[in-house]
Amino acid sequence: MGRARSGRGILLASDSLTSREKILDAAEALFARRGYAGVGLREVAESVGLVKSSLFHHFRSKAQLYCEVIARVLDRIRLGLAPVLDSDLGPVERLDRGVEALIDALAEHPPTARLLLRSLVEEDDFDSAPEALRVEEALGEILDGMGRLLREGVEAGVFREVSVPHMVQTLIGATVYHFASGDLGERLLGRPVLCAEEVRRRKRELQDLLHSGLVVNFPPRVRSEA
Amino acid sequence: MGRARSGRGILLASDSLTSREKILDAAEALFARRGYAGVGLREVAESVGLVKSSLFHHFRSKAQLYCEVIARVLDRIRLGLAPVLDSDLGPVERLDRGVEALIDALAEHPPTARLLLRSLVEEDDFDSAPEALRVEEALGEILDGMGRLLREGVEAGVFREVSVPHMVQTLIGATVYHFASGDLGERLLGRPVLCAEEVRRRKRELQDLLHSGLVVNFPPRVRSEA
DNA sequence: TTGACTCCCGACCGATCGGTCGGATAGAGT
DNA sequence: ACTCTATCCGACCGATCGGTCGGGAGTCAA
Repeated sequence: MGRARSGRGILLASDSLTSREKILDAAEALFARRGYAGVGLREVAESVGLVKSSLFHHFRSKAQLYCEVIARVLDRIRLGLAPVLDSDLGPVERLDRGVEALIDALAEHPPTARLLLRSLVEEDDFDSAPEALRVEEALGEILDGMGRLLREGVEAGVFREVSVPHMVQTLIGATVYHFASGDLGERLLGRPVLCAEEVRRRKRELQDLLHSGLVVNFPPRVRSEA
Repeated sequence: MGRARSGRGILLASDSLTSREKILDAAEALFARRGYAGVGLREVAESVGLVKSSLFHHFRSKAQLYCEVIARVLDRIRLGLAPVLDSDLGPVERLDRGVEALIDALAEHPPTARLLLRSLVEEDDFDSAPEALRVEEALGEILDGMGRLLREGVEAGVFREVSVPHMVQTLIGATVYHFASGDLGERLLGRPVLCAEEVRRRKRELQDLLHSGLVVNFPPRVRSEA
């Protein structure tokens, strides 16, 4: 494998990552900011010090690149969520740690939530690509895990008798949308939604809402006035 | 004013609307589906029986067309929300009717929620256009109204001591995201998110969540088992 | 030294993008 | 009859789109 850097390689970023990984990182940030149609391959290539045609040595098409970016993001979330959802803790504990794991996964890299929200709303026909299978698989596992947790809690009488699908939707909206809201969120909160303190705050606010709004007879947490 | 229809006017849709309104309607649906960058003016024009260059007699640029579409959507929501938020009902009642009005506005036209969600996440520099002022104004009024309602409820001791901005974010996520979720939402619910029954269901689920999760000591509503 | 392989570049392709311009047509006002 | 204005079309512009192709430079194994 020849790490080329042929003559005039500018290479301002870290050299430790492979070109493929650097392309995926750059594409993730750009797709998150301007969406699939709003990003040109030329921009992706040049932001990692390549030219457009070089991308096609790593990805067959723009659609495949996009699918791989989405799959990678979903995998990160699934990996953070799975150990919590598969644990043998009680429903309330699992819910709390699930919220924490999901928010951590979304807040870890700034583009994550925005990219995810865009992909949920995008309705192009990427399904034809074989890479879309990884996306479907990861997404299905995440949704199933959340649904299972809620269903078990309801059946155990620990959670109110909510509509599980609607509660899943609410959870997605309260997490993915929130961390994707960018300027609007910052305008509301008074500071960036991704700053450490507001991330912590989001966890607590959402957990409190679920404790009183989903868990039956949950002992209210004593709030030290901030 | 010459209602042209010059010679080969195909004109399959209703003739009662002006060209300008038909263009706005078509652009709203298309922008909602594929986003700003994903829609070409040619497609917009031809979906109302015109050619691309004719659009520029009604709108100076694509950016202006987009801004007017967004402004129109936000105005519809503001119009539905204002009478409720400005009424002199109690916080709980206003919250319930506000949720209903917001969801009605989002469910009235299918593209609404998706377009709105996209615009919240889009970060292009439309701010330079003068039409963006209408957008800012309507958005500000909506957000202020929601924030005011929550703040009054908290100060009156009727609502829990939540973070008002975070609760606003949660409300947006629980409504706008939900009705924008399209295929994913349909996959979770088992039927379209915009069908009448699921719209009603969404209102009830969200109101129930807020009653037990936001309102202090709210008498639980007796649920007839469905 | 040679051949095979990896990685990358630059030139190029047809198509489409947002936008401009000049002219054709129709209706309203006088 | 005349002009004025609104509306629309078709031809055209430079730029950019995703994607292809041929070849050059580096590395490794034989």
